[in-house]
Order: sequence, then C-alpha cells, then structure tokens
Amino acid sequence: MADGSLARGGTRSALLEAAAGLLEERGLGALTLRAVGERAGVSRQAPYRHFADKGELLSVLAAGYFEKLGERMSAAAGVAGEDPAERLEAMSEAYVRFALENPSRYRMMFALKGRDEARRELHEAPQAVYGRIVRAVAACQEAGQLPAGDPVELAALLYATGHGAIDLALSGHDEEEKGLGDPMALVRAFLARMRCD
Amino acid sequence: MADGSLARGGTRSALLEAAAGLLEERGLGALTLRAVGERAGVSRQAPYRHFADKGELLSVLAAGYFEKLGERMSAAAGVAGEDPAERLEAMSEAYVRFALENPSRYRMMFALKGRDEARRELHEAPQAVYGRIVRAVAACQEAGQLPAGDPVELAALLYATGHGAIDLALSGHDEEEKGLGDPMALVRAFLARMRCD
DNA sequence: GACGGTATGTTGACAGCGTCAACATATTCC
DNA sequence: GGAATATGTTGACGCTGTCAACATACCGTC
Repeated sequence: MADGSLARGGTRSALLEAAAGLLEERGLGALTLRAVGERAGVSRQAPYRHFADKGELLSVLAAGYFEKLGERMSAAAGVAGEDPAERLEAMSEAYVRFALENPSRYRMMFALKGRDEARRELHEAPQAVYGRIVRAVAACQEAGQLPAGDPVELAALLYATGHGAIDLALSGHDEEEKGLGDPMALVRAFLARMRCD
Repeated sequence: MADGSLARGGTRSALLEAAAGLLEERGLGALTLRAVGERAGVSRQAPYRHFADKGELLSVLAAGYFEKLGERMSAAAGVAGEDPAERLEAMSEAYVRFALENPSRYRMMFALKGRDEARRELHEAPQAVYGRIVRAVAACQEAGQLPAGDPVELAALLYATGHGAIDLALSGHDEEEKGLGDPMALVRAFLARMRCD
C-alpha cells in the first residue's frame, strides 16, 4: 500500500468515491478502472478485490445514486408541507434538479443494461424511488387533486414524462426542437393538465 | 482491394450497412470500426477514408435512422386515413414500434452527445421527426380533438412521454416497476387523457 | 498516350482499456 | 507460531480507436 491514509477497510468506499468524482468531474468516458484505482490511491487492479468487474462497481455506484435521489425527494416533500399536490410537485422538482445537476451521473444510472440477474441493488433502489412517486400520486387522488383511478397508471405517466423530458434535454435535443428546453416546465405543464381541482 | 464486389464508390454505403448490421444483430458493444471494416470486406482503416472518426460514422448512421423513422411515421399516417386523432395515434404507434423493434438502434440514436458542432445531419433529421409530431398535434387542435393552445407545448409533452416510456422500458425499468411495461399503452393513455371530444 | 494529382485502400505501430495470472504482504484465528 | 484468508501489486494479453507511411487506382490535362 502506498500510504495508510485509507487503511482500515476504507478502500472500497474510497474506490466508489473516486469513481463518483471521476464521473461527475470528467464524465463517463473518464470513468476507467485504472483511473479509479489511481484516484483512490491504490493500484490499477485493486478494484477487482472489491468488485467482480467494472459493471458491478458501476451498479453499486448507480444504486447509491438512486438512494441519494430518494433522500432528496423525501427532504423536498418534507419542506413542502402538508398539501399533497405541493408535495408531489416538490418531489418532482427535486428529481429533475438531481438529474440536471449532473447529466453524466443521471445517464449512467439508466445506462446499465440490467441484463445481469445478480444486480439486486439495482432493482430495489430505483423501485423505491418509483414507489415514492406512486404514493405521492395516490395521496393527491385521495385529496381530490388528481383524477381517481389506478395511481400506478398516473404515476407511470408522470415518471415517463419527467424521465423523457430530462433525457431529451440531456441528449441535446432541446437546442433546436422547441418546447423541450426546460424539463421542469414540462413536468409542471403535465401536472397542471392532470389536476382536477 | 480484396475483390471488386463493392467497387464503384459503394464502399461508404457498405460500411454504413455493415455498421447497421452489427448494431442490430449484436448490439452497440459489437459495433467496432475494425468489425465494420471486416464485415464490409475492407480493411480495418478503410472507414477513415469516408468518416473522420467513429463518432462521425455513428452520427451518419443515426441520421439515417431518424429519416427512416420519419418515413415510417408518414406511411402510418397515410394508412390511418383522414381523422387527425387517428393519424396522430398511428404515427405514435409507428414511432414506438420502431423503437421497440430494435433497442440498440434506438438507444444509439439518442446516445450521441451532440457536443460536436459539425454534425448538422444529426440536427436536421431528428428535427424533422419532431416537426411531424407538432403538425399532427396542431391538426388535432384545429379539429377540436385536443385542447387549443400552443401545439409545441402539447407536442413536447407527448414526445417526452413517449420517449420516456420507451427509454424506461429499454432500460429494464419495466420489469419490477409496475405500469412501465408497455410504452404504447402509456402513450395511448396520455392521448386519451388529453383528448377533449 | 504519358503524367501528375487526388481518392481510396493497406499494413505497421502506439497508447489506453478491461481483465486473467502470479506473486507479495497483512490480518486473523487456532 | 503457523496456517488461512483478505488485500494489494506488477506482468501480460487481446481488444480498441487512431496516427503514419506506403501502395494503388482513377481522372483530367498536355
């Protein structure tokens, strides 16, 4: 080991932090295992002692991001107060802000094929985020602020709209194709058209 | 030259066809310049005589796909008949079907950063697709089938919803997150909720 | 018809990547 | 103390995109 700065089993965390730093500062293309090792102060091959391969490291990183996203949404809902519609809008805004805050990070979270069975962490974390949206939509329905019916259908619609607006903006399709410039404006427009009070 | 099978300036087309075949049959990971050359019957470096780098080849390929997508949408609208709402739904269905028909292809179309200025072809072709949607939405508004207002806002909402539903399904987020399984069902639900006749 | 320029195609070489193997060291438990 | 295990290191391999240098074919001009 080069030095003892990260001793005591902190290597795994250091690797994940290094990967996050690389991704957020220099993009997905700069996120190489060798660079992760170097940035974490260990050797090129050290990541293989903590992750089966690059895909697993990325999956764990993505799962952590989904968890952080969920926390941001909860915090936003808490600040928003008691009104269900306001809580839903605050959660949506937190989601969009998280995505736009760092495009590389958001795209990476959805780039993983999901073809591997064993990546359980990449199932539960996104599901928890989605579950929050479904519950927030259901609360709006109970308060008569959104049309009654299966909350899952409405939540799926909202999720698809938000994710689509974000992905199109991040793809650069907002520059010339008018109306796609501001994902949050699109989400707000969607909610306004659905609202029934 | 190995043989004269592709002589007479057809090499560029052969390279694009080879790239398309590789992408659709074996995925984006198998789409390497060396494999493209081999499949087209030329050498590893031959693509550089027709494209500045891998990114440019991919951009041209993607632009061609956007054009094909536009043609499919037009054809679907033609078959659908005169009713604007039916035409819009037929175009939407053609779009979704094109995407689901080959996930690698669709994802590649939106994966290009767009950071490069010179990729004009990658601006015009997607814009044409979007323009078709805007006009179809406007026609529905004029027929009183969709609420009046800026057609661009409504079209952006529809496009974001459709693209988001597709991308979530292709990301594997449809397996455990209920309601995200069928993009076309989501698009239909969106249109049904917007319709005002 | 000879000729020079341009377009096109080829092999050689390089650095960077993920990953397998083999080896070294540190920690932990009997 | 010694064995087992966890952790870290360097060496090597095949693959990738790309730069250089070299070869050939075509095409218009004298």
